[in-house]
Amino acid sequence: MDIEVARPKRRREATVERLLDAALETFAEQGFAAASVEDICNRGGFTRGAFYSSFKTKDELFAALMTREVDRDLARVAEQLTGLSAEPDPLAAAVDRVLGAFRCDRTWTLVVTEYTLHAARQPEAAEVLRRHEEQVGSRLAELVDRTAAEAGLPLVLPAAEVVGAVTALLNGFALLSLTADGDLEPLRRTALLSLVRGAVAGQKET
Amino acid sequence: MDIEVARPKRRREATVERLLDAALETFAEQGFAAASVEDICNRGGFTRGAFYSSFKTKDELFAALMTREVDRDLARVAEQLTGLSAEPDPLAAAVDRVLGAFRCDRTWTLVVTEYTLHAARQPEAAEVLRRHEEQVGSRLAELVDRTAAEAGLPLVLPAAEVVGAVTALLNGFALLSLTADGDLEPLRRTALLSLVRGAVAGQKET
DNA sequence: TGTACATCAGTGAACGCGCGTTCACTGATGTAC
DNA sequence: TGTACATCAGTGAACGCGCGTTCACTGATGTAC
Repeated sequence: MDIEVARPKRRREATVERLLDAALETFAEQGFAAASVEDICNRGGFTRGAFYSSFKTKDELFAALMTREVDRDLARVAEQLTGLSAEPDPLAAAVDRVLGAFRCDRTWTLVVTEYTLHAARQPEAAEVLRRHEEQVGSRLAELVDRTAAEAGLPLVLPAAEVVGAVTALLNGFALLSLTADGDLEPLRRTALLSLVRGAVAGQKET
Repeated sequence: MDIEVARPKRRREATVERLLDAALETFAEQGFAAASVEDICNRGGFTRGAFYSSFKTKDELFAALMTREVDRDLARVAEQLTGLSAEPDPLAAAVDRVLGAFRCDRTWTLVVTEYTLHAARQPEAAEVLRRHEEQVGSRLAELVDRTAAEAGLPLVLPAAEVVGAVTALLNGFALLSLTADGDLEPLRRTALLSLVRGAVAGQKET
């Protein structure tokens, strides 16, 4: 009774995975609106019919793709941020850890940005983004609190606000890197350090 | 000899302006790829033929739109940043000035972000963005230098790097605001202040 | 093990709409005399 | 001022392609006995 359901289910799941993989690449290359269902299916090795037996619309596929990616990303971030060994410069170490955990490869930046635009116009699509920001944010907030405690530096801002600023900064760099010609990596690190230093060491705002 | 050319030229120019106005709104509402030439023309009060007597393709229209907007923006920024009165807190004053000069209304954020994605895939389209960043950036760099001098605070980073970081931060907030539900304005100011304080007051990076 | 039957994931042809693009035209605006 | 003519910005019908979506089907995978 388990078997006759489980096998076909497995197969469908594998098909969905391949379609999502193909969609990620295709959306990155061409953009969501410009990518045709056929392009996606070809890349995944299917015909269009396969698509419509798993998804009702292209929008639904996009939502499913983001849900999958965002969940994976959260798992990865959580893993990268757990454990905090004693460091000579805990602040810089925390910054590097955040930089390492923040997903900002080109493919992802293109797709998540496009989805953000999509979500700006379709409010129900924004939910998955907000949930992701919240969850990643709370992991980062923990790190901020622990680091501040370890470094013996008092935060002049709530950790959640530091995290919001850090997220904005890193998203901004990701966007910039799409069209910049030089290497932004050194500046990115410097900027993040400056921001964090300003947040732990600054005076109360005027 | 001037007149028989000038009059029709004027009219064409006015048509182009109306089409660009219409395109800005239409792209913001629907996105570039999803916006049809007919949508744009309807909004501008034209038929589709009018479009094709001024532009060869939708891509060309997008480039023309960005060129116009970016030039306007530069003029506005330049105006807002000139003159620096002596302030009790020059740092905070400079931050507020930058916040006031930085265009980040919803329409603009949607369109410029979409164009960034477009430019990420079509390198020749990125030129107008880079030129804009350069020009606005050099205005901001002047402000940073003047402010640091007036405040008597030594910069630990080159002004150009501070500007790069500031730009990334503000772009990040603009993007975030597309899908955020709360008001990001207070955090935006706090974050920018922190970043700038970290850049003038921090130690050399480790 | 072997045969008949059931399921259903994925196929691929077909449909039709909407869009980008073209182009012969029209009528408003101006010139020439 | 009035008439004949020229220009050309913008019109709107027409074309045809590509795409999203549908659906009758097939054949691989499994069950029943």
